[in-house]
Amino acid sequence: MRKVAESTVRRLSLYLRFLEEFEGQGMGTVSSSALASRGGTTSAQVRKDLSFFGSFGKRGLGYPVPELAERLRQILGLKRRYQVALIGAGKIGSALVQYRGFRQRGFDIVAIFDSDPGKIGRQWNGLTVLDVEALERELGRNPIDMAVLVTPGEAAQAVTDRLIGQGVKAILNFAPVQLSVPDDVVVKTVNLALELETLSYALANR
Amino acid sequence: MRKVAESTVRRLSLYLRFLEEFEGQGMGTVSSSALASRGGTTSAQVRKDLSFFGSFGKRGLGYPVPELAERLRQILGLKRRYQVALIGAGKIGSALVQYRGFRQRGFDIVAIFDSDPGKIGRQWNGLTVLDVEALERELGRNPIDMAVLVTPGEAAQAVTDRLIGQGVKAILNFAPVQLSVPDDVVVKTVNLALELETLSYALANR
DNA sequence: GTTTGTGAAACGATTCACAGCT
DNA sequence: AGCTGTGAATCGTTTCACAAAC
Repeated sequence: MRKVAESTVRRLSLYLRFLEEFEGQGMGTVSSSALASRGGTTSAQVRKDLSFFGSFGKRGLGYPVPELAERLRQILGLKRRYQVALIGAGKIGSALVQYRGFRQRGFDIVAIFDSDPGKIGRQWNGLTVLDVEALERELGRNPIDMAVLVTPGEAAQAVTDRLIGQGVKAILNFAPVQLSVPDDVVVKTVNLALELETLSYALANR
Repeated sequence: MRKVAESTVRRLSLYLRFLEEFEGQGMGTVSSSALASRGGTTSAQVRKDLSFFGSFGKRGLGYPVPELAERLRQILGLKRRYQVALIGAGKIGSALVQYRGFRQRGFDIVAIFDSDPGKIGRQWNGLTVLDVEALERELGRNPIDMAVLVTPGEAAQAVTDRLIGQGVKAILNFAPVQLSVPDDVVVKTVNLALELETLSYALANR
């Protein structure tokens, strides 16, 4: 089962979203082509994606909606909740703390850190902004599963090293830098300016 | 030159970032391997990426830093500024308006729309939040180049259709839905919950 | 001697197409 | 008859390796 492409994992997340919708509508089974047309892909792709993890469907019938949803939640590691620390109490950070999608999907922001004395001690969505100096102490006491990094680029690698020192194995990085981490740590970088540039490229090259 | 992979375009953006850094340090030339190590890729990849657009380097020497940066800005369509409308004055929207990275890279948010009467009329970073009802009137008067969509999922497709009706050809979509658009419109969807799920998948499957 | 530019080879992901189950 | 599961074929991207330029 090892070595599934990231693109496959992303599609599984989408399928799960659609399955939950279908579940709400009381649908009992769904075919790969129904799932595909909802998700902008092909039925063969859907079947191939699922086949990496087993065979969940019935030939002639399709896939049982609730069972497949449950199986996908399990595969995606969504059968539990995750404790998430937010590092950086700036604009994007503030949007993320309040963003419903995270909590809905099982990701709870349980700590917020910043280095700005003007922010430390403030209440944010029921949480006190902590001094990033106290990162080790706090995480030592209340370990977390993931970190969301929203610091300026200059600070990102140093904070990352400290997070890794505290055993953090997954980082969602919004700082516009490429973090270097050991093999057993997974980083997903989201670079908003870069997304816009793929759009400007497309506009300029038509 | 047509048909360059999106992954290539994304790397070009990164190279540009590094080149501007090198430029600031007064470096005159840079080798593909220097660029590669800075960007987490290989020198062959760098050379291949650049070769889609011409040959900019000198064998035995490397690439001239300012010229290559300039050429990349041109390729990526960054020699001009873009007028961007923000649709949705919620949490993420508010973070984006204030986000420096956009303006720095040539993307100016020039209009903000929302449908919530509580938000319409408010001042946001020097801009008045406009009623999304007036989208056509406003964009007819002051056309835009791109839209950033930060509406709830349910509203996203309808707004998209109206944007396209006003000639918008590029959309950065933060709504957690898959938008359907004509071929000549380019959409980039950023789904934050989905990014977290690729992390939980990685944590669950080790 | 160094480093580019690029065909050719290797690798990886998607699509095809069909046998096999319900 | 309908739809899955999956090898085989196709397509696209990355890596290799080396001749050509400096």
